[in-house]
Amino acid sequence: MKQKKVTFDDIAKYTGFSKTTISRYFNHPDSLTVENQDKIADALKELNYQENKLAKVLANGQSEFIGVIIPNFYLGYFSEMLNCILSTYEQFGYKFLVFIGGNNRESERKYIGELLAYKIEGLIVLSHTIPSKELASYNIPIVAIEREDEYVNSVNTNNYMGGVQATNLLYKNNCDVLLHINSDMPEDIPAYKRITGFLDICRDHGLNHELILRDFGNSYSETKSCLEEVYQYIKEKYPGKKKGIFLANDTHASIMLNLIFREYGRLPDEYRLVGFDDSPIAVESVLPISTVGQQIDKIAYTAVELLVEQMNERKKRRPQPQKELLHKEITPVLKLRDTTDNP
Amino acid sequence: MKQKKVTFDDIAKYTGFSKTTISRYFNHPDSLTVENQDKIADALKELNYQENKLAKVLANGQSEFIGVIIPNFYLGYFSEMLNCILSTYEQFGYKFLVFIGGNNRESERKYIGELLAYKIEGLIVLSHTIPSKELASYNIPIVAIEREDEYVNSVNTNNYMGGVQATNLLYKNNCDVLLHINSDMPEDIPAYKRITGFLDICRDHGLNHELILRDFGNSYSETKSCLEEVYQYIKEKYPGKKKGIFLANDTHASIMLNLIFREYGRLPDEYRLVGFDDSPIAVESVLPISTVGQQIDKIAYTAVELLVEQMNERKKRRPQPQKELLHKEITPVLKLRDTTDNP
DNA sequence: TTGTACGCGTTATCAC
DNA sequence: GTGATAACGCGTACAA
Repeated sequence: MKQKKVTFDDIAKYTGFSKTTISRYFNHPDSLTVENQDKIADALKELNYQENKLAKVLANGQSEFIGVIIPNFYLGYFSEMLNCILSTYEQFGYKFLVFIGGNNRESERKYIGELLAYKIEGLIVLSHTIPSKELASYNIPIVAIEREDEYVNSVNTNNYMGGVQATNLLYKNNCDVLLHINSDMPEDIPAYKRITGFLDICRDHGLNHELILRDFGNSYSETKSCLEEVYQYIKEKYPGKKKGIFLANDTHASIMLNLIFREYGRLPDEYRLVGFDDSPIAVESVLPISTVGQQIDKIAYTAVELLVEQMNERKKRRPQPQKELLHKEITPVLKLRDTTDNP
Repeated sequence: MKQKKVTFDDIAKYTGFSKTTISRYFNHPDSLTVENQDKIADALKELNYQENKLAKVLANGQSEFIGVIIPNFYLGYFSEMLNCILSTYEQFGYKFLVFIGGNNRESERKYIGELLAYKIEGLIVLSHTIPSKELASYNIPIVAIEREDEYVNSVNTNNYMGGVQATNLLYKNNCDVLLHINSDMPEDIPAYKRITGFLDICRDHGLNHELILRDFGNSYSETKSCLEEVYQYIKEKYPGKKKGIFLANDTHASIMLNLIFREYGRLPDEYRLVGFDDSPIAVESVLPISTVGQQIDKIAYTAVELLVEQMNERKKRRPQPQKELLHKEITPVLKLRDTTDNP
């Protein structure tokens, strides 16, 4: 039934060479005469050879696999990131084995087990259920993206700068009160620095401000109803004031904008909004949303690049264990759009 | 450096059994005495054994890999679909090797080559650059989703019914004129039937209607400017008429809705909109968009299920070649939301 | 420049 | 119930 696959042996017999020479044809073609190269090339066509990378991996230990663990696809941010990660295939040639963590630590452990069984050379982690200390114990190259990263390498947006940028923008918009709406997260999560940035700027300028922390749940509808509550709260607490709102991400910003639009039919002067991420929804919203642009493509590329460096180091005859952890920061870019007054 | 891995050999020596028995412990545990099972189980803990699936694959030929080729992540539809596909891991245990096709036939051929090299057991194709005849020639189980599928199995939304549902809804909304805005696609693409459905219903009821075909490009901005042009066209051609617009997908519907909102601050009685897909944006839009809901989770599940059946067939000692191609259709579900008048 | 022989970690086929 | 041995397809000393 299953047509027997053509192997190096078949090619060897067909051409009269040995398996080794066939192998060399692929890995060190220069060590063959040009004519012999052609002979083999012809044989490959004739026999319709189909390479078997798994056998290769078993022999040389290099799977060219990178594992990826993503928490969910609820925020456009993650699918965008995955998109960018997958796109690095053209640059680096690594294939990606992707798992959706789903905020379940046991599942994620199981997934990591699977990934290790497939001999991944490195791991990119975006979910945050497993502590970085445990991740580090797996003893394979790891890069974390926007999560607690004490014991592993990471690539993050410069969140503090992002918070500062957003807050400064709202400040320059002459708002009467600045509001930052976010989740109540642990301080070791990189995104926490957005809050710090917000608070620092407000205090530096002596601005009237409020930090509003809520649990937004795990679905759009939960998030929406939570933001509706917050919207009412703000409306009642600051009537007539010009409110500059800095939201945790663009999805939140979009929801808030929609609430306002459905009340006013436009964005009144009383509200100014800034989102975070520059995910697709920021542009696709009823009014293009000003946002702190995470350079997702750059983050993804940097993460893979960082991982590849470490993986390459391990392939050397005398690998140097990594001296110190790398925590790269990517500068966010403020995207001035239509939910703020721009210079 | 790289800690030597623990193999069946090590476990065998440690326990005094042979490699074979260790293998059996994993594959036919019942054939061991319970006490021997425990012995081995203990040894696994002691030695901290980490399985190697690649070696397993080489030996038994079953990679548990499914290849996936997706055109892009521009439409939320695809990331949603990928999400649902990846989520079937819990059900079927297959891992997914994902490539972004990017509308480039040569790239996609290269990707398929890679996938074959990794001994994928089956392939799910969402991109449409490679003709199904060529796909079929690779001689591995294939399921296509929403693309030309003459020579391969497929799972599609019942597009005709979707077109009918949308059109009927607009008809019942007492619109003066029904408009369907779509791309000018080949007739062998499943989505073409949405157009057929639209036209059939319009003709059946003798409705005033127009089919507007455009090239919407490959990015949000291109799509947006194209739809702006269409919007102007419609406005001038049908002033004062109640226009029922059936759009190609929710992204288009959202753009159109935003154009209207930015002019009126609301959805005036003059417009009724229906999208397609029920992708996240339909809900996240300024006004929740009525849409023909593709049951993406169901499509993904059905596709994987169909693939698994074929892959299992091939694993039998005497596999039956597939008698006839399967083209499954998933019934769409009309989502009545706020861009139409609903019963 | 080319070939021999063995190893990679697991499964499958016989035996006992 | 258990074990020896030969695959699986390719890489890599080492030798020639």
